[in-house]
Amino acid sequence: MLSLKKYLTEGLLQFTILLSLIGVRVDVDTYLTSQLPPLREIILGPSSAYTQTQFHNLRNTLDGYGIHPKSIDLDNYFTARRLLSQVRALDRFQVPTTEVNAWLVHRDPEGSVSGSQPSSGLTLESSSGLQDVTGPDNGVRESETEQGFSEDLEDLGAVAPPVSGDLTKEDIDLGAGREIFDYSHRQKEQDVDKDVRDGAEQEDTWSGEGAEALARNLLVDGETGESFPAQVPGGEDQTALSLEECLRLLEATCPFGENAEFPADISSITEAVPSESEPPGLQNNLLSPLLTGTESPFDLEQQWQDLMSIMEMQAMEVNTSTSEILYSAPPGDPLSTNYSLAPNTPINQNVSLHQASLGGCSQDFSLFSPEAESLPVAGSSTLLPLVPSNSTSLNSTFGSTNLAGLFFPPQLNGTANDTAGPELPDPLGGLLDEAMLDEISLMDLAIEEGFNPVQASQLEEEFDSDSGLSLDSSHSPSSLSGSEGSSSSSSSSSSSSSSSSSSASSSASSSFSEEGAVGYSSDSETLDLEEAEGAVGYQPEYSKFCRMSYQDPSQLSCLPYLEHVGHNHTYNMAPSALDSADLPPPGALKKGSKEKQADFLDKQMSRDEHRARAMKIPFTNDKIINLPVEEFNELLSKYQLSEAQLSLIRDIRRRGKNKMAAQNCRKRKLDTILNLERDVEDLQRDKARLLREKVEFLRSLRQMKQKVQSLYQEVFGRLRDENGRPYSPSQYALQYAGDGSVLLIPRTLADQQARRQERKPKDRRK
DNA sequence: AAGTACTGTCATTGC
DNA sequence: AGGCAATGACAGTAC
Repeated sequence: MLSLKKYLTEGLLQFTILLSLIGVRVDVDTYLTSQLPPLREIILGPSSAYTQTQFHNLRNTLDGYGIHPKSIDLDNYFTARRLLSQVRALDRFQVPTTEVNAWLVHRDPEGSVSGSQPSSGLTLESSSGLQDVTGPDNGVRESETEQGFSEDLEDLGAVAPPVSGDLTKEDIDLGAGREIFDYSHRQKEQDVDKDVRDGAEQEDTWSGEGAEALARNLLVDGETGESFPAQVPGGEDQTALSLEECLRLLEATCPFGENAEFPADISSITEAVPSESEPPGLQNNLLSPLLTGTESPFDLEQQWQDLMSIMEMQAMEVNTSTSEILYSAPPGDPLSTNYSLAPNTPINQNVSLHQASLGGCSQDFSLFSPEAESLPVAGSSTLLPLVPSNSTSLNSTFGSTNLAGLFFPPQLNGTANDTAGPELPDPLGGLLDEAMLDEISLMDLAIEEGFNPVQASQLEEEFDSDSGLSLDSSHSPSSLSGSEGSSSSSSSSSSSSSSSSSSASSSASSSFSEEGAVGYSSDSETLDLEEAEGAVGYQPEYSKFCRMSYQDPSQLSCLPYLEHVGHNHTYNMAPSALDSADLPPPGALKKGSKEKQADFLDKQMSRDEHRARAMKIPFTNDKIINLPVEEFNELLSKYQLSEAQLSLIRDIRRRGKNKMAAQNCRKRKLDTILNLERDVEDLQRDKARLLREKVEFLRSLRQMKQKVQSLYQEVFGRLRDENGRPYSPSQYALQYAGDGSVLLIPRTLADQQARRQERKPKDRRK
C-alpha cells in the first residue's frame, strides 16, 4: 500500500517540476499557503507519520545499499532529499524533465477502497548515451545526487540488504534487471497473495472478462474514442470515488501505524480537497485544484499540445510490432504472472488515476494509447526495457514509437532493463536514415569546420567534387574580378596571336595614327605594314606598347605588363574605361627589348587590322568598330572609298562588334556558371546547417521522449492494486482521457481506442 | 599527336 | 528595315 501523504508530497512537487519544465509555471505556494493549508502541511511537513515504507518503490538499491523496508524515516528522508536535489537541479537541465503524476483510486466491490497516489519522484535522467548530448551536467548531477544518497545511507547506517524490489532511479535509468525487484517484491507478497496468484494464473482468461468489465465501466466517447470513468452515482462498481470517500475507506482499511500502508493524515487530505469537487469522479479532486487554479494563467493546453505534438511525431511512425515485442513476455514469466490480476479484483474496474487535469489538453493525451492495439492482451508478456540504451545512435535512442508503447512500463515496478530487450523502434529513424545521418555527420563536420577558413575551403572542395563544378578559389566571386583584370590585360596578346600569322615580317609595330594613315600602296599586307611604318610616322616606342586591338581603338591601354598575359578578356570593359588605361611611362621601356616588343605588338595586330592597313583604310579599326552609326557613316562620307574598302570597313565593323559581343557573351556565360557555383555552395551550407539543426532538434526530442517514457514507467510501476501488487503492463495501460484525466485502462480497451484514433486522421485526410 | 582552352568569326535570332 | 546584341557553332591558334 502506498502513502497518500508521501505521494502527495512527491506528486505535487513532481508535477510542478514537470510543468515548469515544459514551460508552465505553477505556483505551488498558492496551494501551500492559502488555498490548501492541509495540503501544504502534508507537503511541507515531512513527518514520519506521513511517510511510509514503500517496499515496491525506489529506494532499496541505491549504490548497492539496501534500505530496510521498515525504515520509515529514511524513506522520508530520501524522498525529501531526492526531491530537493531534483528541484535544485532544475536549472541545470538542458532538456526539460518530464514529470507526470497520477493518482490511482479504485474501489473494490466490497466497498473497500484503496487509494494510491503514485508519483514519479524521480527525475529521470537520460541514458548515458544522452549525457554527452545534454552536457556533463546531467551526469554530474546524477552522480552527485545518487552519491549523496549513498553517503546518506552510510551516515545513517541505513544499510539494508537489497531486499525490496523498490524501484530506484538507477533502476529506471540503467535498467537493472527486473528480476531483482520482482524477486524481492514477490518474496514479500508471496504469502499474502497466494490467492491472487491463483487468479494471476487465470490471467489469460481473465483478460477478456476484465476488459469487458472495464469497458462497462468506461464511458467511451463515441466521437473521440476517449474513455473516461463512468459516473454512476452510488453505483457499487463505480470506479471513481470522491476523494473523501476514498480516504475514509482507506483510513478504515489501513490503520495508521508504524507499518501502516496508509499513514497519511486523512483529515488533512480531505480538507485539502475542495468540497465542491467531491462528487463522483476524481476529476476535480486532487489535481484539478492544482491545475485549474487561478494561478495558472498560462495556456496549459497549448503547452501540452506542444509537448504532445512532439510526441505525436513519434506516434506517427508507430511500430506496432515493436510494441508487441516490448511487452510480450516469454511464457511462464513469473513477473508477468505476478502482474496478473484476479479476474474479480476491484482493479478490474476502470481505475481512474489521479486526474492530471490539464485543461483542454485532453485530446493530446490520447496519444498515449494508440499503440495499445498492437499489444497483446494476453498476459504472458515480457517487459522489455523502455529506457533507451546507451547507444548514441539516433536510431536506437529514438526508440519508442507511439506513446503508449513509449510509456508502457517495461516492468511493473518501473524498472527498466537496458539489457533485457531490443531497442525501441525509432519513429524518427525514417527521418534520419543512415544515408542521411552520414550526410549530416559529413555536413556537420564540414559546416562546423566550414567557418574555419581552411576547413571551409576543404568543405567547398567536397562540394565541388559533388557538383562537378570547379569551385576553385580562383573562381570565387572575388577572384572573378581578378581574372577580369588579368583578362583585360591579356587582350593584346590574344589579338596578337590571331594576327601574328599575317605579320611575319614586321619588325616594327603598326600603330596607326588616324590622321596619318593614308597613302597605302603595297599589295601585300607585309609590305603595307612596312610601308605604313614609314608612311604613318608613328612613334615606334609608343606603338610598341600601345598597339591595341581594333576593337578598342581608343583604349590604347599600352600596358607592358600585359605582355605575358595570354588572353584578352576585356569583354565588358567600355572603350572609355580602357581608354583611360594608363600608358606606361616611356622610361619603363627597355631599349634592349624594343625590337622584341615591336615584333610582339606587330603580331598582335588582328587580321582585320592587317587588312585595313593593306587596303589603306584611312582610319583606325577602333573607330570603324566603335563609332556610333551616325558618326561612322559621317566618317565614311568624309572619305572617298572604293567598294572594296567600304566592304572591308563594314566587315571590320561587323566582326569587331561581333567579337566584342562574343567576348561579352562568354563572360556572361562564365559569370552565370560562377554564380551558380556560388549558389550551390550557399545552398549546401544552408542544407548542412539545417541538417545540423534538425539533428539537434531530434536529440532534444529524443531526450524529452525518454523523460516522458521514464515517467510513464515510473507512474505505472507505482500503481498498485488494493493488494499492493503492481498492474500488469500487458493488461493495463495509462491513458489520458479526453477530459484530462489519467486513466488506467485495460489494454483491450486502449487498443480499441487506439484504432479509433488511427482512423480519425485518415478520415480527415479524406 | 591529341586534347583542351581561348579566341575570332559566321550565322542566326530577337529586340 | 536596319542596326545591333546575344548566342550557337565552327575554326584557328597556342599550350
